[in-house]
Amino acid sequence: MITMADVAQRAGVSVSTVSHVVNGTRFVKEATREVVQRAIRDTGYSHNTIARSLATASTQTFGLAISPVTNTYFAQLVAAIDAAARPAGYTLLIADTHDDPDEEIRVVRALHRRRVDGILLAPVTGVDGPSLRYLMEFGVPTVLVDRCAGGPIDQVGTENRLATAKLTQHLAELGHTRIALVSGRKGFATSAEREAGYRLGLRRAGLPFDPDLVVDGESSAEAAESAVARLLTAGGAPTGLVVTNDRMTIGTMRALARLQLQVPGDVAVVAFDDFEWADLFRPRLTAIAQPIEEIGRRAVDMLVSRLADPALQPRSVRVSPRFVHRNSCGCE
Amino acid sequence: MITMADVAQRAGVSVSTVSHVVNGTRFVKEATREVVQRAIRDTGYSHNTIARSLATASTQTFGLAISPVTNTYFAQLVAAIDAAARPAGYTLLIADTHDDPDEEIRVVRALHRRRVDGILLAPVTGVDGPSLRYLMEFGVPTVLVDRCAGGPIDQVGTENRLATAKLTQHLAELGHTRIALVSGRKGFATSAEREAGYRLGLRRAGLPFDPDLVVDGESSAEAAESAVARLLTAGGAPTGLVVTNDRMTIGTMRALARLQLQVPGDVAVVAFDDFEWADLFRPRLTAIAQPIEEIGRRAVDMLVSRLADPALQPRSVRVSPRFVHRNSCGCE
DNA sequence: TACCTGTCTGACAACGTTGTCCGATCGAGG
DNA sequence: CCTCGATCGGACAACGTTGTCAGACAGGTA
Repeated sequence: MITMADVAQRAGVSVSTVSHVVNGTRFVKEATREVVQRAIRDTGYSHNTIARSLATASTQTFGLAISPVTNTYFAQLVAAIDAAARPAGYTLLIADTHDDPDEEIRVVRALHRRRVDGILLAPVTGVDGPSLRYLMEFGVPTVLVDRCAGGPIDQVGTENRLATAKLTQHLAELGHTRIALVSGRKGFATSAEREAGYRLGLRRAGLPFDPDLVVDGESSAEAAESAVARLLTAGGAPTGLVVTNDRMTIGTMRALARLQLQVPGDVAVVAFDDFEWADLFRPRLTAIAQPIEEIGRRAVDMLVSRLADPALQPRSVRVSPRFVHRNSCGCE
Repeated sequence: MITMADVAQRAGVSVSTVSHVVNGTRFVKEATREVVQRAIRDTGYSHNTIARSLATASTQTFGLAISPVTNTYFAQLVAAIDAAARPAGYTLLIADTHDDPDEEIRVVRALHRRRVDGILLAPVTGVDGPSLRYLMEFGVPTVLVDRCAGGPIDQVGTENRLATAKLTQHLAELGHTRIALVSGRKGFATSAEREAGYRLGLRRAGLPFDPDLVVDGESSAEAAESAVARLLTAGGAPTGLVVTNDRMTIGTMRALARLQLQVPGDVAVVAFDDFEWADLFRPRLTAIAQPIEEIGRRAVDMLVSRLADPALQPRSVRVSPRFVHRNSCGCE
C-alpha cells in the first residue's frame, strides 16, 4: 500500500508537506503543491483514514443505532439522517439494535469501540436502561431520535400525543363511538405517548375509555394481525381502528382481509405513519405522516452542535407531523 | 480516554500483557489474567479499534456499496448481508450509491480510504466502468451482488433469464397473446437478463416479439407509472404485463388504479420481486421471489474465502429464485 | 553448583498519519 | 554588508495498539 512517505519521496519533499497539501492545513507554495499533487496521482495514493483518525482522535463518523429492518419508517429515517450527515462531513455507521435491549447495549459498545464521534440512537429502553447509562457515563455525545426517553439528553421526535388524538377525534366526528386502539410495544416512549393521545381524543370527543378496546400490537405486523383478528371476532367489536405504526397497519390489513371485512364499510381505519404504498391500498389510507427529513436534519444538527459545544444544555425538540386525509376513515 | 497503559499500570503489568488478555493471543497465568480483567472493569476501559486497525492493517469491516433507498429489495439484501457478515466477525459500512455512476466511484473511493477489508458492490456500471476498474487496479477484494457485470470478478446474483421466461410463459399459457414487458434501467445487468428472459418466454410460447410492447420503466416507480399509463391508453394495448422489479410494480399498480383498470380482468400482472405487502394487494401478486438470504450468505462467504486465499479463481454464482403463484395472473 | 527446560511477562519497534517546533532561504531596509 | 521579517519546508514526537524478541524465574536433573 502506498503511503505518504512514498508520495513524499517521489515528490522530493517531506511527509509533512504532503500531509499539508492533502489537508490544506497550511500554505504550500504553488510549485511544490503541484509537484505533490502529481506525485499523488502518479502513485495512486489513497489517504489512510485509520491513521488519520488515530492521530486526530476523530473519525468523522456518527454511529446510528436503530432497527431499520423491523421498521420501514426507521429505514426512511436512516436515509434522512444519512442525507443530513453527509454534507456536514460525517459518515454513518449503521448498527441494527433489532429493537432488543441486549443487542442495543452491544451495538452501543461496538460503536464506542470504533470511536464514532457521536451516536444517534432510537432507544429500546429508557433513560435508566443500560445503553443510555453507558453513553452518559462515558460522555459519548448522543442524540435520541424518534423515541424520546426523557432525561438530560438531546432528543428529537414527533409530537405523538396530539397527532393520535386528532386521529381518534376524526373517527369520533364521523360518528364512531366504539373506537379501538392498536397499541405499540410496551416500553417504547412512542407507544405511551400515542396511547395518551388516544385517550385525549376520546375525552375530547366525550367518549368513554374502554380498556377492552385497547389491544397490544407489540409494534409488529404479526402481533397486530392476531390481536386485531381477536378483537374483531369478539363481542362488541369496534367500528373504528386507530393503528399506531406502519408495521401494525400491515398486520391489521391482513387480519381484515382474512376476516373479509370491508374498509371503511365494516370498519374504518386510521393510522400512524404514512408509507409509500399507503395510497395503493383500497381504500387509500388516512394517516399521520411523520416529517422524516426534518427529524433527520434536526438530529444531525443537534449532534454537530453538541460536538462544537459539549457544555450546551440538553435540548428536546418535537416536530409536528402532517395529517394525510384519504378514504380509509370513511370520508369520500 | 482510558488506554491500555492505564489498565496496565492499575493492574501492575505491561501493556503487552493487557493486550494479550484482551485478545487471548497468548497464554496468561490465571491470576494475572484476573487482575487485568478486574482492572479493565474498574477503569471502564473500552478497546480502541482504530489503533488496533492501524497495527494489524485490518479493520474487520466490509464496505457495502448499494442503493437501498431506491430499491426495497436492496434494503432487504442489506439486512441479509449484515446478518451473514456479523457471525463471520465483520461489521458492514453501508454506502449509498444512489444508483449513480459518479456517486458510485465516490463511495468506492471513500470505502477504500477507510480501509475496509473488502467490498460488496451492486454496480451501476459494467466491468469497464470506473468503479470496477479502480477496485481491480488497487486489488481491493470485491464481490459483486445482484448485478453480475461479468469479467474476472467474484459475483453472485439471481438467475434472471429463466425466471422471467417462466413469468412470460405463464401468461401465455393462460391465453394471453399480447404480453408487454416493463423493463428496467438500461445498463443494469439485471435489466438485460430479464429482457432476454422475456424474449425467451415469448419464443417458447410461439409468440412474436413486438418492440412496441417493451416499455422502459427505468427501474423506478415514477417512470414505470407513466410508461404503463402510456402503454395502456395507446392502441393495441396488451392484456398481460411482466414487470421486472418491485419499484416498477408499484408504479404499474398506480397507473392501473389511475386508469381504473381491474387486475386480472382488464390486465393480468406478474412481476419480479416478491415483497412484504405483495399479498395485500387485491388481487394478490404473482411474483418471482429472489432468495435474498442465500444471496447475502453466498456473497459474504465468497468475500471471506477470497480474503483467505487471494489467488482463488474468480467465481460467478447464480441462485435460483422461487415462483410464487397467487392471483394477479388470473389464476384461481 | 551448574545447567537446562519450561513458563510466564516485559520492552520496544512498528503501523501511517498530524501538528508543533525549528531551521533554511530570500528579499528588503538600514 | 548585516540584520530582520516573512515565507516555506523538514524533523520528530505523538496517537494506542500488536507482535516479536528476549529476559526472568522456578523447578528439575546431573
